[in-house]
Amino acid sequence: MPQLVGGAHHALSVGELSERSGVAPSALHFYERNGLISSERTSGNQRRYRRDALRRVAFIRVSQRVGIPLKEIRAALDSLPEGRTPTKRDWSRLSRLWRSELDARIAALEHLRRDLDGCIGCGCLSLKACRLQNPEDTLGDGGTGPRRWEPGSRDTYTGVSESPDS
Amino acid sequence: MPQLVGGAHHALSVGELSERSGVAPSALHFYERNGLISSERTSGNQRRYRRDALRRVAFIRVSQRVGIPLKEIRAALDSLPEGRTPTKRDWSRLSRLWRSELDARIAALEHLRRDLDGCIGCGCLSLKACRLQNPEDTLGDGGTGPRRWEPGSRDTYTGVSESPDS
DNA sequence: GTAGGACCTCAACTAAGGTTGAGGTCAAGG
DNA sequence: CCTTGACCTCAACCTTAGTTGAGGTCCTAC
Repeated sequence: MPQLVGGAHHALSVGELSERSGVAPSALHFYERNGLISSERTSGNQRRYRRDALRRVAFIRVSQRVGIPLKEIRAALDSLPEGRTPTKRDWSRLSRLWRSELDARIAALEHLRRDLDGCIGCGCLSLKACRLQNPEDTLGDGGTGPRRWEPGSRDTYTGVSESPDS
Repeated sequence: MPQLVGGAHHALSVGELSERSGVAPSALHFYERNGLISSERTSGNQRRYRRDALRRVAFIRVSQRVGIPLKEIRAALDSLPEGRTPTKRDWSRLSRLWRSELDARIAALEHLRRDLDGCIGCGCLSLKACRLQNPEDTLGDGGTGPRRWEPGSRDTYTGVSESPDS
């Protein structure tokens, strides 16, 4: 293993960060290009990450599991105090940020489950009440691109379930 | 409104299907190209959808809300009996198909919420126990491409939380 | 002093789920 | 007849989240 001292406490190379975080080097480069993590460079132009990058990457992955897109994760990370290394308190705050997001997602899916159960009963697949009161309530899941309730868009859904057609 | 009779019971043009389903014509074309719906053509080469296409589209949108990718939705739709128009019973069966998928997603998010709560307490962001016992348990959410538990891949995650670094 | 692995950059590609636009057709109303 | 709106095809583009590969550098060990 060349250029790797394995000592206790110093900056991490991209390979080390990759191995310890379980995230591919290409993904780490990608995160860095997009401002989610940062590094200093050695004289030979190689990246060196401070050790708290590990926690940053962990936070990114956890956030992605919650379903947050990278742009929002970046915004959250940008709210960390600059200059000093973030404390556990800081990370706590950020984690708390996603709590409500997570709750909303769970609630949306449970809502959908209730509706689906109704549909399983009658086979109508109308979901009418739900759609009318709650258009596009999945909060950014399901597809890509700038969705998230474009105002003035088509979203009326008056079809299905009037005049049964099977 | 040219070429549209507005009568009670006949095939739907793409515009009608779009309006009644709340799905853009371009998306309907896309679904058709990908075998999720089908149509006959008029003498003038215009699409005419049978009325049960409405239910198909509704099923597609609901499935997407559950988080099922179009390929799997297509597979499910392909399991519908060919030749006859699907009955409510058929749709019931398909809806039931996603029940367990939905349950799994909800369970995964609730699991994550428990872990996150622990992290909020200590700020460690390790999620160690969770990761070790349950690697990649989001079931196809979070990112794109053929993920879903590639065997033999990097997924050990031994980093973070040994030697606390803040 | 040279082999090798780890690293660098940059461009191109992947995948899902569509959207947008150009250029052309169809059909009804004035 | 000719305009107008809905429709057609096909190719190109978009976003997110990365991966892959080519071509070149760094550095450590033999």
